[in-house]
Amino acid sequence: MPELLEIETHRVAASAVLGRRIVEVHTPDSWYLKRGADAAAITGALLHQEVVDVGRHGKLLTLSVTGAAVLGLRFGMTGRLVVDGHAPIGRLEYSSGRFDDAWVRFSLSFAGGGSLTVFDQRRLGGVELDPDLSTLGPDASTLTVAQLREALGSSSASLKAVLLDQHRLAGLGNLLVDEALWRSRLDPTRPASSLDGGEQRRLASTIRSTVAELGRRGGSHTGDLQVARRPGALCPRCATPLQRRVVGTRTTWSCPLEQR
DNA sequence: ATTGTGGCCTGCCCGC
DNA sequence: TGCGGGCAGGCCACAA
Repeated sequence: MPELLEIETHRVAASAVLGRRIVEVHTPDSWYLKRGADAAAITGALLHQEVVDVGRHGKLLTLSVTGAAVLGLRFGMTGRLVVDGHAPIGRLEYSSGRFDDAWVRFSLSFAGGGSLTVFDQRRLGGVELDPDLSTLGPDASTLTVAQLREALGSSSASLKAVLLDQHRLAGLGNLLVDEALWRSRLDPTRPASSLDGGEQRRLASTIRSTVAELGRRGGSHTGDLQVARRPGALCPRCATPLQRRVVGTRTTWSCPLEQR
């Protein structure tokens, strides 16, 4: 699903299971278990253990348990979390508002009641054991100029493709990148290495403020550009017709006049 | 190593 | 109403 903001919402909700002991591990969809993990390995690592930490790294949600195992949860585009029967995010763009039992891909039950369940109709997310966090770039919510400069590097790829690359910068998805570039007045197709020092500072600062503001508004879909993402849309600032292109394999909206 | 492409899955919406 | 095509906020394995 979701981008950093939605996963952060999930992290807060999942914190409710801190300190609880896992009494059942439900893996109805073996396809959902990634990186060589199977039901036996995951059950063996989690059963009878207590949850000691709930964390987020970019779009990855992690549950650490006693016995040192770490469970990594990825939500793809349509995965949603339900904690103790409550969904922190009821519906997503491009995802049904329903929670069909057939879409349960993974679930934990806890001593004394309560559960943590992943619903994912399209099965684009997944669950893994001991995820390698070293492959993820710095988290976009706390991005510094130095980190952005490092992420952009000398890359000839488009600015947008680099910002979407979780190995370079973790947490941004298609909507947040479009919003941040629009607010920064930068063209998504610019080579990543072409930004000068001033543009790098402006972009790093804008990424942080965009994440913070859209977080307060309620999610990645609440951006000013996002609400305009439809045929015939005009730039919310200057009323120029917005441009719709495919950049970095993703549908991209931008203002052809302001974003340079 | 870096960059770009295709594919994975399924449901929804639009136009005919 | 029914159907087909296009679309989707992610990510991985591959090819060049």
